[in-house]
Amino acid sequence: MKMKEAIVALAALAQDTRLSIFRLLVQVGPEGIPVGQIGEELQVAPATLSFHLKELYHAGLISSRQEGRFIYYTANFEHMAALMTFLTQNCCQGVPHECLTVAETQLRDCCPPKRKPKSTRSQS
Amino acid sequence: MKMKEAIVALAALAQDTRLSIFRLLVQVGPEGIPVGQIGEELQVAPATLSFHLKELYHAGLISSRQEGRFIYYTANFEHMAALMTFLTQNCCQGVPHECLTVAETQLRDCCPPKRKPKSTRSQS
DNA sequence: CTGACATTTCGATGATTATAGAATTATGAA
DNA sequence: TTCATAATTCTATAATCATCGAAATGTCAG
Repeated sequence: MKMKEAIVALAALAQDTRLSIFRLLVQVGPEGIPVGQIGEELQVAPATLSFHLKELYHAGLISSRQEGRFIYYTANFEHMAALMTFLTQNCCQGVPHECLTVAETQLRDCCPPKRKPKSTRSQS
Repeated sequence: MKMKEAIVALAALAQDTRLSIFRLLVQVGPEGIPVGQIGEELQVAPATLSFHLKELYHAGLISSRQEGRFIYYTANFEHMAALMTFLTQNCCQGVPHECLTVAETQLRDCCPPKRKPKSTRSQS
């Protein structure tokens, strides 16, 4: 990821409405939700919502797909991951003990790895 | 970390000059560097630089300490880590297979954990 | 095609932000 | 205290951004 790209992504997230949209989409997952539903959930006017969706889309943070009359928006997990990598990758040149290992540790709280070591379903 | 806090931090980073400053400080490490040196390195006028440092400081992303006539600025690694955690923590509710494990994986490239398992210096 | 609904674009307004010259504050040296 | 240097605050200007009503576009049903 290049500097410009990172700034566009960060700027897209650095806004109340857009961060809410993004987090909502992250929570919803890969299936996504239609625009109207986002607007209802977050109480945002259609025009305003469209403006912000375009911004997030342009930043590569979300994707869209048409389904009937509805347009479903989805969080772009890989781009988000790339952004976080960019923000950490040049860290601790020569001073490995400080660094962002802290971050790495904390990030483990995201998506706790299946707390069911006993019930192993071998099916899909 | 709260929503407002995250937005302030993201907005602080979503700017050419400030992202450059932050990355420079990240590279420099915990020791930090004085303002003048930052301005020289990045070719930014003193007033402009001060403006951006205040912004980053207010966002909790950097710290400062006085040393003689110089003020040293340092990246705030823990706050950065908290921000990244915030951006990922509500991810994949009910859909663990997509998620941001991708991010976690990539983040391992940051600060490779001491590739010298032989030469162990037990001194400071 | 016509009508109904989902979403986007247009346009105008108010608010916030980046920039840097000039003045000010703060620190150390003589 | 006086001078020189480091950094910040003040002030004004130009640029960008968020918001939303109204109009336009796109999609499906009949």
